[in-house]
Amino acid sequence: MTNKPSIKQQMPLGRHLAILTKMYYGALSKQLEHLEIEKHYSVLVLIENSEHPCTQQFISDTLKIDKASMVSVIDYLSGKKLIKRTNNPADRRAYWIELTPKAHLIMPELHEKINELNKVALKGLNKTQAIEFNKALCLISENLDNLPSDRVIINFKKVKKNIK
Amino acid sequence: MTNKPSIKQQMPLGRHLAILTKMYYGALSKQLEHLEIEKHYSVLVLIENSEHPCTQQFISDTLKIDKASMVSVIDYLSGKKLIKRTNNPADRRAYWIELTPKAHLIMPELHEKINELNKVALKGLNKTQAIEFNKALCLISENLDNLPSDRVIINFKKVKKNIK
DNA sequence: CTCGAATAGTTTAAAGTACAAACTATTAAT
DNA sequence: ATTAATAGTTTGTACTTTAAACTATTCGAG
Repeated sequence: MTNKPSIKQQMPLGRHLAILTKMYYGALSKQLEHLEIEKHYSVLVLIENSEHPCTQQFISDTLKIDKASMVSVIDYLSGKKLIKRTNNPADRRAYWIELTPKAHLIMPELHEKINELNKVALKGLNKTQAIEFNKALCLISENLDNLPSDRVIINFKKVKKNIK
Repeated sequence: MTNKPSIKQQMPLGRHLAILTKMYYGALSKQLEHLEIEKHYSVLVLIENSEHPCTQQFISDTLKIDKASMVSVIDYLSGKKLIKRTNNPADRRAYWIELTPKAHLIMPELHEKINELNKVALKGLNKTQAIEFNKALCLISENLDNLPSDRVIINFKKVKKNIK
């Protein structure tokens, strides 16, 4: 057999983030199975927390989901009757995205499930450490925000195998 | 106009991780533009750091890339002459994946670029905080590792738009 | 006022990505 | 010796992201 991991300390930051993201969403989708809202819970949470009506553009900017994809997400959540588009009388190009009564009904359960998962995920960190961790996430987020960046393109297929 | 973000403090953990991952890889792919190894740098780093020869299975397990995708990754990096498969005489089902001399040549540059980016990303955290942050990532990773999880399925398309 | 630029949102097409399932070859286990 | 398990591969399907072109509307400089 090969050696067993525990190389986590040396795991490159980018890959570490990718793995955590994947594991977190995997666990969450299990938790939220019956709600079938998968990773789009963050859209609902954003709308709920926002003091002002949200446009798709705003959600797009905040959650860093590009606006073409945003259309699909909004369509999906609309189809599940969790949000609705209402016209913004002041700007007929834009919609206001609002939670439906049905969404308001399930939000408490949603929060509960998320809190449960976070409790498991952050087990071993005390309150202070958890806050510090969150602050670090915010800080890194800001640091990276203004950096020039490209779309990540892999394109395995262009180079075919040649060594076996 | 809509309100401007800065809701980061309230950003749900999962989405926060997803955003960071995306931003980090975006920035990194810019840094590593000319190397064209995109996000697969972590495979090279893993092989370099590993004391024992790596099999695809081991890389797969460690980096949480499923083994079908692993084949593409290995093919790609092979095609770029950065790694090669060598036969494991003790088990003819398995390969040992090794860095080529070409890869050893570029590794210093790769580390340099990654360190540069990490320095930018972690700006504002002192050494202790950076270490604490990394520990937290490892801890969360372990906490989530043994959790039941599902594949994240979104499937926008099944529910078509009905409210506009 | 008005014409050109910018913006909100949509659609399409192309490419990237993940994963289950079936497959080969080989090794382990009873 | 047969059966189960493992390393790796292939294929097909479905999910996801993005660029680019598009409509409708609003903004803004002259």
